[in-house]
Amino acid sequence: MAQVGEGVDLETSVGYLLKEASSALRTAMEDVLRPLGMNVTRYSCLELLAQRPGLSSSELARGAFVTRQSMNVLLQALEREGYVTRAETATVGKVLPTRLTPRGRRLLAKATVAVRSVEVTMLSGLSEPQRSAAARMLRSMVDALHEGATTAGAQ
Amino acid sequence: MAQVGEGVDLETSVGYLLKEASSALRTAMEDVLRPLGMNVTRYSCLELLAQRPGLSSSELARGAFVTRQSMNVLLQALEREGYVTRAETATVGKVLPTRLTPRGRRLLAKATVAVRSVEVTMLSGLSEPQRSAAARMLRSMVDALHEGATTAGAQ
DNA sequence: GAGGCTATGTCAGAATATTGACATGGCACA
DNA sequence: TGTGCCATGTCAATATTCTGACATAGCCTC
Repeated sequence: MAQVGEGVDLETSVGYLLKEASSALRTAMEDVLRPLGMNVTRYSCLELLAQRPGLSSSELARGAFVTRQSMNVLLQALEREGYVTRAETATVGKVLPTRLTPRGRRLLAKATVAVRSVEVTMLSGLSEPQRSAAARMLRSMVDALHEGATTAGAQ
Repeated sequence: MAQVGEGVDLETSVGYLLKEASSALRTAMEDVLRPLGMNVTRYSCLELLAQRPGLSSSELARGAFVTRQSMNVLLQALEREGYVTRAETATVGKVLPTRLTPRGRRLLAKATVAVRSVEVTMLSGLSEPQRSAAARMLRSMVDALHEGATTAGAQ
């Protein structure tokens, strides 16, 4: 059983380090995106749309790790500001495909430069094999957590 | 320079994977903590207090990666519910040291069991050397980001 | 001792995200 | 056909966190 008053050693816990790294990355990204009038969620949304045009609001939400309700208000703002366009009528189901406007692509180009510099900084202490290893391990953690959630939910 | 319309490959980007892993970990932790009336930030606060009794609100905020204002509201709630106690008067400066109550320790013990199971699940696909390597790489990323922020801010 | 600097605690307002709920459109299946 | 099920878009209410601002306490330097 758990030892009361002992707990987890936060200094060496992979979970704590993961949270710390994610927090540091988010802060660094917010800092470079703020001058562009952007934040991390907005950038993620634009980046997703650049790679996969026509994504729905729900799909964008999953890709940016927010709820579809949050993504909806974000998309409304981006559309109001002229960075994206949404189809008025659904082609299939209730899905309203979204696309970048030229203006959105220009904004994304600037943001990408800023964000890429942050990632370069973050990885500056790691060799190429280490970066690949880090990516594999993170993928393993994600998959294990998803696996654990589904099996626990199916009990 | 950045290629407009190309951007970052999200599938293999360490930054994106880091965000994905952190999001999955957070969700999994919230799921196991909710039945206990807890969330991740509350758990982090209690865990920090268990390891280092007498921490101030600002120090707890830094350890839990939130602002000191957010930690303040959280501490008020935890104190109201009898999980922590804060000194009424500052012993040094304006610092009001905080400590766990026996009730807080009991709650933390339950939460620690739940959280530990999540971390075990997350690391289930990695060997012990891989876990150590993951911890080292995450630490390297955190340090590099902090280093980059200070040098960029001091320009 | 005076002044500058930093850190802490706190208040107020705004931004952001979440949960809960509902109607609707496709899909599988009997 | 029609029934159950799931996903999507959307509205409303709530919760959480952040930014900005202020006063105060300690520290350092002169």
